Amino acid sequence: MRTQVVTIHDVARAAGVSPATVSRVFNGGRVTPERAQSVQQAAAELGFAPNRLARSLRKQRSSVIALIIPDIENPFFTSLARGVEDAAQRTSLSVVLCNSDEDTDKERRYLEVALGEQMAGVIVAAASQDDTDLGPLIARGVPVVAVDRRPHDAEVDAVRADDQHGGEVATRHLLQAGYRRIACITGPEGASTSEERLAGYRAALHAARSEGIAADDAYVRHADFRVEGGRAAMRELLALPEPPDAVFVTNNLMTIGALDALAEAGRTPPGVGVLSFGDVPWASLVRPSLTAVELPSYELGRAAADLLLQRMEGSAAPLQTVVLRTRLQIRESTAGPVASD
Amino acid sequence: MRTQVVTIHDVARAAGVSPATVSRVFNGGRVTPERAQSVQQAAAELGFAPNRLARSLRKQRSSVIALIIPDIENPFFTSLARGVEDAAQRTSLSVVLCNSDEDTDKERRYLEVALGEQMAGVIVAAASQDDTDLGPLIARGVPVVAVDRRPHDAEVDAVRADDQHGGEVATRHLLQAGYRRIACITGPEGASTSEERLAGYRAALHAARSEGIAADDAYVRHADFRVEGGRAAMRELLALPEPPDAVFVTNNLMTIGALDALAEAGRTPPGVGVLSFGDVPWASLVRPSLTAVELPSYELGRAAADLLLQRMEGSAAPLQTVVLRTRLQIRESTAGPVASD
DNA sequence: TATGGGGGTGAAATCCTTTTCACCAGCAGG
DNA sequence: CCTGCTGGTGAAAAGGATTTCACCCCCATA
Repeated sequence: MRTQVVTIHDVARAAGVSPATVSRVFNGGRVTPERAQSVQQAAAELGFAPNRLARSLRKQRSSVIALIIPDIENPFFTSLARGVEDAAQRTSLSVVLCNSDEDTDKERRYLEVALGEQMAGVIVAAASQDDTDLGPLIARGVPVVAVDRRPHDAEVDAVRADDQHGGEVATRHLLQAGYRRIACITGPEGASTSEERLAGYRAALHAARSEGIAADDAYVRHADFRVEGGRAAMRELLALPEPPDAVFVTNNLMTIGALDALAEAGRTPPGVGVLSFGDVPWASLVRPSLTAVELPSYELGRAAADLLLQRMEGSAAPLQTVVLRTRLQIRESTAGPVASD
Repeated sequence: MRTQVVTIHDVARAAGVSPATVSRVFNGGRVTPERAQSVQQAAAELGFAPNRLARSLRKQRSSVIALIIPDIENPFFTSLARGVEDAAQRTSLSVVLCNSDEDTDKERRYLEVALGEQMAGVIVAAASQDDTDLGPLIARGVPVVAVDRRPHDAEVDAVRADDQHGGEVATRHLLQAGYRRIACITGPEGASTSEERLAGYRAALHAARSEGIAADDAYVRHADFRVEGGRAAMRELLALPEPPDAVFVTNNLMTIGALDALAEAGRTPPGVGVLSFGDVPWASLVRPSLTAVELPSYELGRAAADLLLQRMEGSAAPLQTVVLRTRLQIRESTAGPVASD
């Protein structure tokens, strides 16, 4: 059986010291300069690379953190991932990405890996509010930060956007633009973002009921946060006897699907108003340009990582939830029904 | 100091057997059924989760594989990642993603992590042809597969697309469509995909030199495979005394930048022909629709993972390179200069 | 000249699991 | 009745690092 090419013992022997001293050289213990020197040299000559497993096993903590996201093909999450990476960059930590694919089973497996590999920390955008069990990690004392999505019985720090408020502002904007039959395509039940953006929509419609706006859920559809789901939901809405004249779509990918379905039916914004929660990727290419609730994806990742790092450094501050502001960016797709109807 | 919540010893004690037996229960050794039963039960009651570090340390091999990609924000690579995951899915392996950000330093760090964590295998889309050093991994006997990009002194299995051929077909198509001053925006020098797609372009132009097509590199620009780089390169080309009438862009993101720059200059395809190597994400929203060399991103990941799994099972077949076919998908953006000039 | 203290060092314990090895019991065949 | 297997088991080693602990040396202070 093949074994570790060169271990700390080999270095120790080559440098004429004990393994303990070699370890101290690499971990900032007190060693006389000339000894340190010769250890460094021996290590370099032998091409010594420390066995991180052994190190982590002993230290009860590895030096990688896990970022678990539900959809790696969604630019929102990849941008968030960049934020996490950039924050971790300044430390010696490595970030590994795990794609749960909105699947609680896969997610559970990754959480087990994170636990079993003694990862130093975990940032998770939960696939589900209820089925995501962070208990074992927390029990083990592993720092955990929830990002974007909030697990239900959250005994963890969290970083998220003001989803409900954003949904409300978005819907209000559609009303002000003159749309009257406003639909909402939202994500799966059980995802907090899904629910809260929808709650914002409902609140705005409810507030406008005196103007004869219906606030029942006839125009609400739950889909899957993906392109296909958005397309299917939009088709359904267009097939109604009295189709909506605007749609608030609660994520970027579903907006793409919805736009497809609209094009297919020969309708285009702003004749039918379209408003996306979260910028559509490479929005510059989309004509007409899209009104969207801008989601600070990168900053969410960044903030989550900062919080995690604080905890890893031992901060015992009470649990906190950081809420980042969204901003409505008004463009052509919600110019109002009269403009082109 | 906090220690592992429950170890194999605790389970052993609870079940009245030795640790060795517990291990055998979980690893398919021979154990009498009733003993196995009581071990299972004890483990469940105590909430035993094996320490994967200790296991990997002893086995000299962990059960995760690393996928190192140069740009997590490029949908091509995320789709490739999905392919890898789906293939790994059927085994007990977990995939962790590492984003090297086209930065050989970051990449080196991740390669060190893969080595130090004794990962079971590595799939890498190299940030550079020359500076990516897979030597240590190979020396350690870790299976490695290069995907998409080919490291230069490749002592590894590889899976890639027929880049040169695709580039040639693409350029020929532009010529046939009637374009005469065809530019090429390609990626960084040192990336094999960059070079080979460019080589295809050159070959096609060279073959057409009898028709008075210039085959010097006056219209060639190297950029960074990102949106910004594509935009800048296109601006430069448009500022030439005699700007090109078509452009072959060697990746999807740079195409987006190029389209932006064109729009900014008031030009649109197919007046200026635009052909992308690799589908632009959510191409359905782009008007006019884009001619592209379709790159089987998902299948590349899938094939790479399959190859890696074979090696991990001990296949001693000679090194192989799998080349997947690309396909030119003709759409509106290369309809020809006369059509709208 | 003693005493105390601090810095540097190595032996050995530790982290948790897998795996080797020795052993035992039970059974089949000579 | 003895030999030879085979299947099941536990003790102990192995895997490679970190860290505790005891120790030694040297210098400063009483």
